[in-house]
Amino acid sequence: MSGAGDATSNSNAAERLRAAGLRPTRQRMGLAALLFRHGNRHVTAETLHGEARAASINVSLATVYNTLNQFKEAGLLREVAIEASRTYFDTNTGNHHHFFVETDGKLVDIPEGRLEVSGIPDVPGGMKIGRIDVIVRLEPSDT
Amino acid sequence: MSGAGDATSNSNAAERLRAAGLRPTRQRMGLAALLFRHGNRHVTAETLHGEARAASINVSLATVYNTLNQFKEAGLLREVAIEASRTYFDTNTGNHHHFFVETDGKLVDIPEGRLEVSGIPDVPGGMKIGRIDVIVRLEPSDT
DNA sequence: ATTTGTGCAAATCGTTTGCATCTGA
DNA sequence: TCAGATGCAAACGATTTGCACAAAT
Repeated sequence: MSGAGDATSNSNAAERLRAAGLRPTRQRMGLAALLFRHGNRHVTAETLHGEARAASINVSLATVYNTLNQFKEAGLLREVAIEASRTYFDTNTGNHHHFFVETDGKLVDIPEGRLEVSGIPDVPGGMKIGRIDVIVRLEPSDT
Repeated sequence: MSGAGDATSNSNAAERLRAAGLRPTRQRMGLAALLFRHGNRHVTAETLHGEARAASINVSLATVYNTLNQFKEAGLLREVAIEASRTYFDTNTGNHHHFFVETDGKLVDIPEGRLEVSGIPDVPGGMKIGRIDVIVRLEPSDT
């Protein structure tokens, strides 16, 4: 939609953070810039920390963790449960699903609308569906 | 199918373990008895360890972890990715899906056959679908 | 000035592993 | 006997937290 990395996007990022009830600090702005710059992304704390270092954004790993969780709580990110002991965050907070390539730990969006789940049994009493996660796990086909 | 807990089930358990290439040791037999006694179950290492203690089956937590992983590798169990930092194992190794109640961390099977996923986009080149995991996350409906 | 955020390192949590001991075949 | 299993505690990797310092309003 909009470009990022210029003065405009800086104020956008600041706005976005403010709207989410988060102070637009240097590190949050920096991380937001990385996260929301190129469309939908999937990161772990470590990969994002790596990118930040590469981009000369000075943040500690702990702050990256904290920031990702804050962003998640603020609805700017979504957590994706793929495998125990590695937490993935997705900048696409919409209702969509994922391909997951087990061999290299890569996550790819399946756009909203295409994929459908049908035949869900009755939900246990007093409960309602909060969200449906579909993970299509891929492996090499040696074709 | 068959009852468990008697001499017959002991030999069944032993057979099952042997068939999987695992020595039928006291602790593996004990854990298998707990796991495969009442139909399909979902456990974590901690819950199973707790059950073992309660049943006076003397196993260390480390052995429970190791055993669960061996059972998984042997195809007796399946791992379910629900949330980072807690690994769930499912005694139902068939092709089925899950309800997950976030509020109390409880997992419920959705039997094979009912639920269907359609509209999966083309898989990236050289890849094939290994498995599809559907997790229907439930929350209280306050009805 | 006051409040909130950050860095660092230590603490924690779930999980794995090394090694001496024990046990099933 | 002897390979393979177990227990324990220490090691581990990912994540969180406590506290002194720094920055935003």
